[in-house]
Amino acid sequence: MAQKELSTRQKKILSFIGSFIDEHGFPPTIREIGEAVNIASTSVVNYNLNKLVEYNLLERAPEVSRGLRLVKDETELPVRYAEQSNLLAVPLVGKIAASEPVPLPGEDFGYYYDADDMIEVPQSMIESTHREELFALRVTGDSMIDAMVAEGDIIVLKRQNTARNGDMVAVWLSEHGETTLKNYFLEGNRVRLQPANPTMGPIYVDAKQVHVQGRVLAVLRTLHH
Amino acid sequence: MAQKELSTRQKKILSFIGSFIDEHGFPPTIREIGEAVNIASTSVVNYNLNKLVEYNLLERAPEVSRGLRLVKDETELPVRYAEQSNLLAVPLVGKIAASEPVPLPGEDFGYYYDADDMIEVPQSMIESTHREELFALRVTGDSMIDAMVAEGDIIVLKRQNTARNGDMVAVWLSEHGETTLKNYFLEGNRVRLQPANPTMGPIYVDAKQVHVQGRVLAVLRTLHH
DNA sequence: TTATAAAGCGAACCGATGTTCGATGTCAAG
DNA sequence: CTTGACATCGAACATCGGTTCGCTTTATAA
Repeated sequence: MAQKELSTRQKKILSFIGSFIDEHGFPPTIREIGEAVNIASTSVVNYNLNKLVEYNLLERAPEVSRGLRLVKDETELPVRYAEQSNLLAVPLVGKIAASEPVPLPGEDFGYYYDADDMIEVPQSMIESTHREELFALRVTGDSMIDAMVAEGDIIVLKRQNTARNGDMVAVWLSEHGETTLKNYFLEGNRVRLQPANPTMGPIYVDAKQVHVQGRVLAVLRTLHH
Repeated sequence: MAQKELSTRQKKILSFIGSFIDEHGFPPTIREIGEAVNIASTSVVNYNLNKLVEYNLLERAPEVSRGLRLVKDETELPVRYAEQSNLLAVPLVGKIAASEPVPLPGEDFGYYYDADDMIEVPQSMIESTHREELFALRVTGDSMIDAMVAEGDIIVLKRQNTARNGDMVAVWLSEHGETTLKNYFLEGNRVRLQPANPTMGPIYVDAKQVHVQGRVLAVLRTLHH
């Protein structure tokens, strides 16, 4: 059906229509095309436009001025498409520090936040999760070093109160009055909290005082001059 | 300037133009508008179109059929815009390990890569840099722990051979035959390489054997079940 | 009520624009 | 050379479609 033998003129016409629409917001007339592509007669433009319609590269509305429309090529721009696609806007609800409880998103969770308080995360980084359950925290202080998390890092969490073994979670240790980021392992009635840094040892805490605040999905660190 | 007193007709006109363009790919004529909005005279349509131009909601190309264009409203959708906007696709060109040199992007740098080898980064994370100079590496091994970088992390770099003091850079130490991530400080004719982890001390290396491969812009870590 | 401005109407004008058709040129097959 | 498909040209045609202008209607204030 769609032949590959486009003449130079037809290619020119096609690209001219595209850029004309970009520039003006509406398609060109037959005469405007002719002038741009150096075709003397309107009938020749008309002739070639009909060819392009045959090749399925163009649609025409008969008897209508500027009645042109480029057929969108589904097969084009596979990468570009990916580039433009999904960013998640995750609310940055506060800071996380060893000495304080984890701030959690308020009632208006999932609704509107100031743009300033949102951080953008590529959806590809977050395995499919409902965006409503996501929030982010900025790390303050160096106390999370054992979790391989530095001051200024942003961690993206999913709000949840339970954890599976091996999950990295933000927990509040009620007895210590302390927040920490660790890998979670339930062992009998106590919990082993294992730092991400393999050179450091775990701590063991009574399961009753481990309050999971959320599971860590990602850590983002940006460095500036 | 832009008044808020749009008449019912003007609102109808505006929305009709929008949906007409959506449907046809080109703007309607004055008469088509009149028919759709129930205006008897073309002059009235013309009159209202000019009003809309005054209010800065529309642009017209004089003497041109279908010479209409909706003014894009910058103030709308502040958040949505952010959600949809710019993702950078950065080529993931290889792995970084302490024991090997840094792989650098090949000749076709900036051109085409497989989607599989690209990672997506929100433009907002990368202070404005030319995308052509960016590349990414996956960290293997635990040897970068002193840089607060864990196995599996992805680091985004800007290709450059020099560094400013304080920059976190990927360097190749020719004498040691070793790659490392450190903060760079030139002190006389030697370089102090300071680990990101504040509990660890610096190393000092002859400036001549410090080969900067790139500056670290971001570190991304995703955790999975 | 009257004056004034804004909004609407209808018709005429004329350039803009898609369509049609006969004539010409080109090129490869027969 | 002849033939026929293909591309081009030029011109004529009939609408399409933006513009203009005089007039009427509606709304608001004096």
